[in-house]
Amino acid sequence: MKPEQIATNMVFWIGVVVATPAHSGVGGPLTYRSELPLAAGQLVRVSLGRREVLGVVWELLPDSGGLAPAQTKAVLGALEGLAPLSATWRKLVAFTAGYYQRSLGEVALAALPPQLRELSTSQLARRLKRPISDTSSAESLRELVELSPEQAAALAQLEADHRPALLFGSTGSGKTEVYLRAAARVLAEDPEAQVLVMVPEINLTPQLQARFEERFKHLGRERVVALHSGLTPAQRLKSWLAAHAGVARLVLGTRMAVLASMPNLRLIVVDEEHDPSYKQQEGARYSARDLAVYRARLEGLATPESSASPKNCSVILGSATPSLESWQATLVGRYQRLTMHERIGSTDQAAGSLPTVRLVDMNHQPKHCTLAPPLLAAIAQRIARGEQSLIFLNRRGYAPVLACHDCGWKSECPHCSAYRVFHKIDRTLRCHHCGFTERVPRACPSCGNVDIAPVGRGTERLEEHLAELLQGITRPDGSPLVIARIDADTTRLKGALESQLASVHAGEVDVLVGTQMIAKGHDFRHITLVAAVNPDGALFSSDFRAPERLFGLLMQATGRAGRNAEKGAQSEMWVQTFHPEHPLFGALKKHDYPAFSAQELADREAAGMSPFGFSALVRAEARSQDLAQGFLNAAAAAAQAQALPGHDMVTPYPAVPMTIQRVANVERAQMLVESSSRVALQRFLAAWQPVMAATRQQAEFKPLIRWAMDVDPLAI
DNA sequence: AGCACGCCGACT
DNA sequence: GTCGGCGTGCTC
Repeated sequence: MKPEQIATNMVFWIGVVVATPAHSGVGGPLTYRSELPLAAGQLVRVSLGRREVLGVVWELLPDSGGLAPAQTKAVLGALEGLAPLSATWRKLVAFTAGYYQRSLGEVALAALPPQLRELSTSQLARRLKRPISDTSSAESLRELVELSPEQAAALAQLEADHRPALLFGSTGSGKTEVYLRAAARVLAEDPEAQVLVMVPEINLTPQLQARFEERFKHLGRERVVALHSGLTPAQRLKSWLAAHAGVARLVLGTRMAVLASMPNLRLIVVDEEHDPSYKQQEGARYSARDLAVYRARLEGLATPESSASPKNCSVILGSATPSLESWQATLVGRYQRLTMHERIGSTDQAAGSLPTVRLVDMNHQPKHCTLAPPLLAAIAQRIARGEQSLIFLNRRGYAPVLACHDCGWKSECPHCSAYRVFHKIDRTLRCHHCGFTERVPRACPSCGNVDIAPVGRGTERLEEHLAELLQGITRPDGSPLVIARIDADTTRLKGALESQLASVHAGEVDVLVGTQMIAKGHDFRHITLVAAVNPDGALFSSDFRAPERLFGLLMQATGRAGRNAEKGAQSEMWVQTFHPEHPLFGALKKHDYPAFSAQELADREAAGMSPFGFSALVRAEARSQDLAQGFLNAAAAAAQAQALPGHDMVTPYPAVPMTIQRVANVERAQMLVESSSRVALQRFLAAWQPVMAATRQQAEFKPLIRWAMDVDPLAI
């Protein structure tokens, strides 16, 4: 037989993953026929039920696996011209799906740009044809800013030690320059090498992108690309293709970028690694930071595809207030720690020092005052000096609740177990959970009393209140003061945040009121006073990570103040609290993260919580709370009865209502599952998944709306 | 998740 | 008498 005859007679069996969720019963690859040989990692169009979908060739099979010919379908076509996704990428996807209890296809397809699913082969060919002109030039030898001794030491250490690195440096200590130099070194050593830099929020990418583009412009145009959800579908596809083809040398992105195809990845940077937005909060709930560490290790291992000796891939996690997980890893030597204390850009010590932290004991202030008189005086003083102040309040709207003093009516949301927030600006009551919005009633809907009043304060009311309190205060030139507010409500329109920040930078604003969204990344040169108005909630929260987040937020906020070298010494961070003796504030006063973390870690260890213990949450939603809880409890009972693998080392707790029990008329319950062993928990969850699916099939649980697992949840 | 098929109310 | 509501069930 001639070779082509063999080929036409051959049938190849391949396993293809498609975007079906874990609970659909189709968790793994589906078997398809192909007349042509296909390689693992290739993208293919296949027919699934009555539609045509994109799939990834996952494995080549020796036979149909017992399926009758009528039960199988032929692959409709491969996306030509696109290199197969690497074995390393497939391993990363498989790990993610397994660890976070999702289907392979769900994770694999979600990692691809959405436009790829719609593109026909010819359209794709057109996109791929566009050649990238090589516009690279020799790196200019202009001398870069000189590194501080700490920066130089950190870089030397990174070269000598290949363990994951935690770059521990306060705001202004020059972490970004270390990222830039580390990236430059990797890119210069290997002309193919690629670097992935992750940031927590899209807001932060433009500034950082500009900096990276400027530094790496000698590599040529389009070598630095962004990858995040703010891009148009076409831009996202373009960036992804550039990364996949190895054309993009540096990818800057948000958490989704950790699953981007990068065939020559040699360095991953995770900036602000403690940031909660690295944890995906829907679908596959993965931690992009944890996956970054896993991926770096994976990239350094040999794969069957590349016979060449594997190349190392480093990972740098950067933060001024690291997650306790990463900090603990440095204590036990799993990660190396690179410390940078100094603030850059200061010549004398006083100017470079961190702001003074002032705690205001609210027990000794006038009752019900929002801003303590000494704080108010300090703000007024700044205005008179022509300096800016920044006031934090983590609650948007005018007042968190509207109440009737006569009958006790409160502005509850009819669909959720939460109060609707009073927004004075458009006189509405808005539910921040389901979005239900109504005009504010003239009188109490319950008793008709017209005396209904706001209770508590949000940013809107604080802004109004400040305007009253600071009335008559003028700037040095005699002009009236300007108060501005930045929160999710004032930045809803595209570009609004940028323009508002610009007016702050231009010095047009004297007092800036805002939620935590202004604490992140923005470098305000002229702010010399930062105040946290009401941070106490986090001290006694049921959420065990709340103190860590508060400390991080306050440290970050202190970093906002006094970055101007001349004003550094006079900068102040004010914290209003009813608990000035709390150790968290003691550590904050000394800007002492290690002290804070030592104490917090001791608490966590005693309680067997992360990073000393491991947990997962199973959440269920139903029309009734009883059904949601009943389902979880029944599934746990079934697991116990069947003695699932790992059950003897795993503790499931009884199902409880979620903190916000009802959202949009759906009752929500959750069950915590704990173990001192990550492996035992993993084995248990994997075995439990089908048991949960079977429990769901029981008649009494048919009305259940949905259920899902969250492995390594951020909050319990 | 899609997208079927499948049985009960208000319309040309 | 049909169009269409979304309840359950399958996808190689």
